[in-house]
Amino acid sequence: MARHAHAQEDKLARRNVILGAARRLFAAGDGELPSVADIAAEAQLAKGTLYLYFKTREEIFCELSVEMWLDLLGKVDAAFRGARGTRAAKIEAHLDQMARHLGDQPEILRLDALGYSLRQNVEPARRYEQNHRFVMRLTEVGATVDRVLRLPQGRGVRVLMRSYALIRGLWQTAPQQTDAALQADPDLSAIFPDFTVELHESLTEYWRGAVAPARARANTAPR
Amino acid sequence: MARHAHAQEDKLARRNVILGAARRLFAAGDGELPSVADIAAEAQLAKGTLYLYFKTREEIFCELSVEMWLDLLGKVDAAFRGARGTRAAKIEAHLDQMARHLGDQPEILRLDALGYSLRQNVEPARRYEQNHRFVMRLTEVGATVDRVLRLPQGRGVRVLMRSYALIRGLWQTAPQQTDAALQADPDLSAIFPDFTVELHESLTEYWRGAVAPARARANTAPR
Amino acid sequence: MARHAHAQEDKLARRNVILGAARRLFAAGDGELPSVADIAAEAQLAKGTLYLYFKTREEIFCELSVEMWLDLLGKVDAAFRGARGTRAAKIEAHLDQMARHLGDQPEILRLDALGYSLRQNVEPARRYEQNHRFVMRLTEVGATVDRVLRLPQGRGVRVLMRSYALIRGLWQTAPQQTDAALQADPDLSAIFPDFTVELHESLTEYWRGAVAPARARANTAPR
Amino acid sequence: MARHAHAQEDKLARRNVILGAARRLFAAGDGELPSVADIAAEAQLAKGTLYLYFKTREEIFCELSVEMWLDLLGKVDAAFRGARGTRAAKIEAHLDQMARHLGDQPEILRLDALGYSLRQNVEPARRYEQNHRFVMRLTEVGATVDRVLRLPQGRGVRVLMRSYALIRGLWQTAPQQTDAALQADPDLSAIFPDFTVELHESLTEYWRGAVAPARARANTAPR
DNA sequence: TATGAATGAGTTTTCATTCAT
DNA sequence: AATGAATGAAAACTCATTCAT
Repeated sequence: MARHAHAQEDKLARRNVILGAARRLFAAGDGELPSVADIAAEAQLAKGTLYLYFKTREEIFCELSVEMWLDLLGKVDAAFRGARGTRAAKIEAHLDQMARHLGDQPEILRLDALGYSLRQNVEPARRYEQNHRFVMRLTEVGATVDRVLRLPQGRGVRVLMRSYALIRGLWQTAPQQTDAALQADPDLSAIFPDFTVELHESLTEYWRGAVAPARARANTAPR
Repeated sequence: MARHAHAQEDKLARRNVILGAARRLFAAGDGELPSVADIAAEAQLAKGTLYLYFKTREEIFCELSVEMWLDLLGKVDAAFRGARGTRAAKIEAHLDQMARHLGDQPEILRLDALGYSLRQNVEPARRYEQNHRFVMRLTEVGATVDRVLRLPQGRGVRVLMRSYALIRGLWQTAPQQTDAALQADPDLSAIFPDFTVELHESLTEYWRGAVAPARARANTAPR
Repeated sequence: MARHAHAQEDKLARRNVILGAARRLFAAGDGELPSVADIAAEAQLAKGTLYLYFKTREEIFCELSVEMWLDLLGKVDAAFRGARGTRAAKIEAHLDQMARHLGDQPEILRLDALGYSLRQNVEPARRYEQNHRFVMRLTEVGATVDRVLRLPQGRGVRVLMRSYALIRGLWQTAPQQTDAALQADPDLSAIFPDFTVELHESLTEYWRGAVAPARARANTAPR
Repeated sequence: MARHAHAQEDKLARRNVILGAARRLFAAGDGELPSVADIAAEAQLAKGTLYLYFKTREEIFCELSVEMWLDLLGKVDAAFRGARGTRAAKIEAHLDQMARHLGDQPEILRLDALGYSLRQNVEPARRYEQNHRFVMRLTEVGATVDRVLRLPQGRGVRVLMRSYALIRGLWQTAPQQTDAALQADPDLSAIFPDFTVELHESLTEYWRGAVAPARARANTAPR
């Protein structure tokens, strides 16, 4: 890349360099947002340069969060499109896909868990824009779900959103790796053995309740 | 209350004065943890005094959080014990009870949403103790659920925990009051109209999937 | 103006564009030096371009300050040249002229009041050059004063310089517009009612002491 | 002094420790305000402690400035009270006293010259209070002047204020020690040879114009 | 026990200036 | 000559916590 990014395309590339650096540091870190100084060093840019591309440190991470969720949505969309078999099988396939993705990139949820403090210090207009992008994509994927599972129009997007709420909540309920004491508590382990397992079971239960098995419908819509 | 709390009972009272002050300030505030100076002023105590009762500021709020969740659990327990009618009716009754409680005291979820940053700076032993208290009570209420709904033993506590994860996640997914722009977004409103409505629907779906209607069983258990 | 100022004349014009922009912004501002970015925008030039014409931001404003003082000196010179009547009447006429000029363009004194911080960050040679230009012109006007008021040679320039010192000091002593509280203080108002009034009275007193009325002299120097 | 200043008296002492440290550093420095860290070190206190006594760094120096001017006013008051001889002799005596004081403590004027930037970042109420203290004292000393010089009531305070304005302005007009180039300019030296000399001459001229020699009055006061 | 004075670590952000284009 | 992207120094202030009284 040129030393000075004058072209629009170079600017985008530089922006991504920053996001990549932020992501690597966060993934490697202890759950706090990396300092701007660290991000700049990792990106091999001056601190001031970061502020040409993002208004605040938090804006970087909000953007990162959105992009990671969009990635996940992409996987979900693909999973549904490629799914075969019964309705339950399709759901199952997508859950597998999603669980794998989250297992590979747990920073999505770790970042997500910063929640409130992450959104602080991002100007409302930007927050709106980011949220809107997510909602739009979610709506698209919801339409895919509707089509693939033959759900009433608009059902998929609601179910997806609630699924993500559940995922988010489960992650925060799970004893974190940094909590040796909690993880060792047998009373807790008894009811929350492992995040991935819990994720799968919870989502299965939720989808079961949200989307009745197709054959039930078949029964009521004979001929 | 005496100027110096020597008796065990006075100490407890003073501790509650602090928790009450912290709660009032948080409920009235903008989502940030109130400062120690503010809590001390509200409690009409000196800053140093707070540290005789709590090791860190966060410890105050973690304790507050646990107590608020325990309150909620108490309500849930009572709701199930007092519920009559079909299994679905009992679940419904408990959901109503819970939604009302959360509507009255939204600070439970607002505080909960601070999540990670809240748990920072509380010594592990204390965190463990607080979590354990919650898990123990959750297990008790889970047993009530098992009994009232005639579920297999140990089922109730899992369902409850997942319900709470869903609640937690939904709250964080909901556009916050402080986000005028988000609340005004029609694309978002279309899929997330209102927290209370969303809460009710989501939990209904989840419980439907997690706990098959009793009559289905009734069918298989003929008399 | 051409896009690229190659001709000496174009360069000078562009330099003046910059000074004009700086002046407008300062006059409209709150007393701080406008940022380079703002000046560039106001001048419709790129930031870097400013640095082709001035070494530092402060250099712009020092230059501006000198030019504004030179303007004032021009007015003073003209006032003396055009003055008629007694010595006192001539002095009075020049004071009126000056007070009017300062009333119209208070930014001279507002800028002047930045004083020390303004001179920081201007290289000594440049500072010298600017100051020298002022001193030379002051000497010229002093000569006019000598001639018009029939003062001993070299007297006028001293009196003028001291007058300017007094003006400068009075401005800084006056409660500024931004100081609502000070302006409302009756104890202060009693002794410093209004800058223009104060300016006029103070200078009158000073000139009276510095330049004895001509008739007194006339008396002692009979023909 | 005790480690913790609980008593009112100790607090005042600590406040003075801070002011003293600030003054020493400023007097020794190059004209910039010393950093808070430096002041704290000089005062052998922690940075935070300074903020228990002053709201901002600038507040420290504004306070210092006022106190130094009050000191000067005290000297002036004493000079007039102790002056003997003709009116002119009394004025002369006070000018000597003042010039000596300013020569000993040039930091009064160096600090004063920061002017605008000094007042920035001090809350209006505080600025008002400081200014008011100065005005009140000035009024007192003005009364002394009235009495000693037998001036019409209220004349002294005006003359004093204008004198200070002149002093202030002269200092800023004088080539500073840090300006080697300016000091070496023969054209400037010709008209501004030395601050102390200039100060004395200018003030003499001003007082001559502001306060007519007593014998003039004697003439009009019949025998 | 209660108090409140003292502590000091910790970090984003701005913006004048430089320099590659 | 003009541009505007890149640079990086610089420092006041807060506030949770401690500790002398």
